Amino acid sequence: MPELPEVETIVRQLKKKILNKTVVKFEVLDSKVVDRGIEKIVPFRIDKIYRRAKSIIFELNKDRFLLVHLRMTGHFHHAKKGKENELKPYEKFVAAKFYLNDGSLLTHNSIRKFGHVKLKNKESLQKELSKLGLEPLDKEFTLKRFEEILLKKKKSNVKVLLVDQSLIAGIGNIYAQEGLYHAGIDPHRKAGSLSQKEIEAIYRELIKILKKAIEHHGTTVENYVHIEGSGGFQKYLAVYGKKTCKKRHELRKVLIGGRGTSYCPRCQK
DNA sequence: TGATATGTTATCTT
DNA sequence: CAAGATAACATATC
Repeated sequence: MPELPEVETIVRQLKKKILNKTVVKFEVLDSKVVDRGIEKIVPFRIDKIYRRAKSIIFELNKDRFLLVHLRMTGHFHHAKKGKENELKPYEKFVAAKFYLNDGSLLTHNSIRKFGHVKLKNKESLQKELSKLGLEPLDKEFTLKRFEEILLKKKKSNVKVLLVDQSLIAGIGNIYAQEGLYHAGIDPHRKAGSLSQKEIEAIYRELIKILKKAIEHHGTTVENYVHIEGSGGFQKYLAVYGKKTCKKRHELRKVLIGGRGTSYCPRCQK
């Protein structure tokens, strides 16, 4: 599922393919997912593309923005002029089509229709983004800030805190589990029970794993594919979707925060 | 056939 | 009353 590294990968590829181009025609095929209003503002130019948490933001000319959230099963696909048949394998759940001025076509697909493409102005965009917590790869996300977040929620489960978008933005079920494994922390632990050393380990391992995942273009499990195909990080997963850890200990799978959570009872205390 | 997967939000519970 | 827990959303896959 697209979490921070996957969304970052998609943003980088979108930049290469459609930045500074103009959308000359826009088709909404599923108005549950995509704002119909976008059809009415064509043509519009895509001036900037960036990521905030798991959202993709297209900055258009004239104080307009597209806010895209893929949720679990959203994709983008792109085909150059005359190569539209390359999009055939993905045509089943197309929610929107972006026709660009160079003749290429960008499609947005949403299998489970959980995601959205919304038209926003600066004010309403700010309002939505202000709900989000710190970016874990930002300078502002210091060890001190991380400690403060944990201290404020002493009674909460550490894994639940890591995936809470209002505290730290961009981490989902996969990277929270992976980070805790590498830090050697049992996901059941309460934030208030963590020692200084353990907090440091989680902080360090989380950042490390997010950066490494970006280098490998994210993790492809189930539905995530980036524009140019699949990610490569699944090779490096330690616990997500696994039966044993790298020391061949049997993993345990439990529900924490309503989500499946795999961990190694021997390596994680 | 039905249980399971997921991110976010709405709604229920403690 | 607020924080915490769970259900809901839609669909494919096993």
